[in-house]
Amino acid sequence: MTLNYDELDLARTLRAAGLRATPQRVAILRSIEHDKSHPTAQALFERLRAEFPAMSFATVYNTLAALTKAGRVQPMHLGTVTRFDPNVVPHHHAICDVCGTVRDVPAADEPLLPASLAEGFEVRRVEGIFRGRCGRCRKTRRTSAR
Amino acid sequence: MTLNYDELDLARTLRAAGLRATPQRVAILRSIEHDKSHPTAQALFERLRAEFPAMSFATVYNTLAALTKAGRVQPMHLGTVTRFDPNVVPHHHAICDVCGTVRDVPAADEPLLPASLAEGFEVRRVEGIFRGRCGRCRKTRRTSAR
DNA sequence: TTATATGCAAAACGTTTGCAGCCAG
DNA sequence: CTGGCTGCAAACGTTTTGCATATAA
Repeated sequence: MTLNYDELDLARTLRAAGLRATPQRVAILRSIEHDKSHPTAQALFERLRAEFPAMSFATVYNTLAALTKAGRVQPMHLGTVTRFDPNVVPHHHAICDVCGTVRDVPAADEPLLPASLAEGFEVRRVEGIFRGRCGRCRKTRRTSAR
Repeated sequence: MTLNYDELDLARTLRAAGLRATPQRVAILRSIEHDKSHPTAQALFERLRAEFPAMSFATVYNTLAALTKAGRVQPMHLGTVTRFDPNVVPHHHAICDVCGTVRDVPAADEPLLPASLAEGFEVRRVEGIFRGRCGRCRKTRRTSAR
């Protein structure tokens, strides 16, 4: 296995997470690292087919599970599918009802907590989901879909 | 089909929603109507087996889809499964990492919107998801699970 | 050298669909 | 009477699993 500079970096990241730097894992991490589209395992698999025609679903799923456990990626269950978010800093999501795109929304400083929560519940993570129409889809006629 | 007073009420509700008041639907609506546990289709199905040994999954799913379209129930995708919430008033959810219970959190007057959203996104629905530990589980040793 | 990861295939899981017959309206 | 609904079973899409083989460290 031959790695270029970037790949050596990715390999280092993987090993730092206690994972073996296999070519498949390096490719998966490289593919999702800066991807703001919240891809599904399927999407990643298809994207990597060209490079690794023999790669199996299982490897993609295993790797994403490993990266999740290592805290390098955050799974989000949206509808029936699991999407993966390389942004592990707490934040919210804006989801377009029309085109389905998911965009990150930085968490403000305010904790986004309604006073009504209370009652002994210890909050560890807060996620806001904002559903509506993105700017692009607002310019079209369509009102909702998918 | 013979209906008692409560069931006549449920039947009326169903017809008002443009749905036929079949015994199965009356039972499903009655079962979920005041259920704060956010049951899955599975859970409802099992709960109704006793009363309708012949009832099929399809009927439960069809009915829940119909009730959703009629605005009597709100589906929520949590983890990989779909739960159904009879509370259709906008509100948030507190989910216990340990026992998995989902409790409704009334939406405060404040819109729960971070300033950072903007950028042309038209927000139609906001849902806050608060993950942590419920009061009951905080009293036990366990820290997380499921 | 060896524990870990891989590819493959099959199974599991929740959900959806097609269809013949049934029954609420 | 008739269209919407039912039960059944099979199909679906996504994810998980078991196992023999390969490979990173």
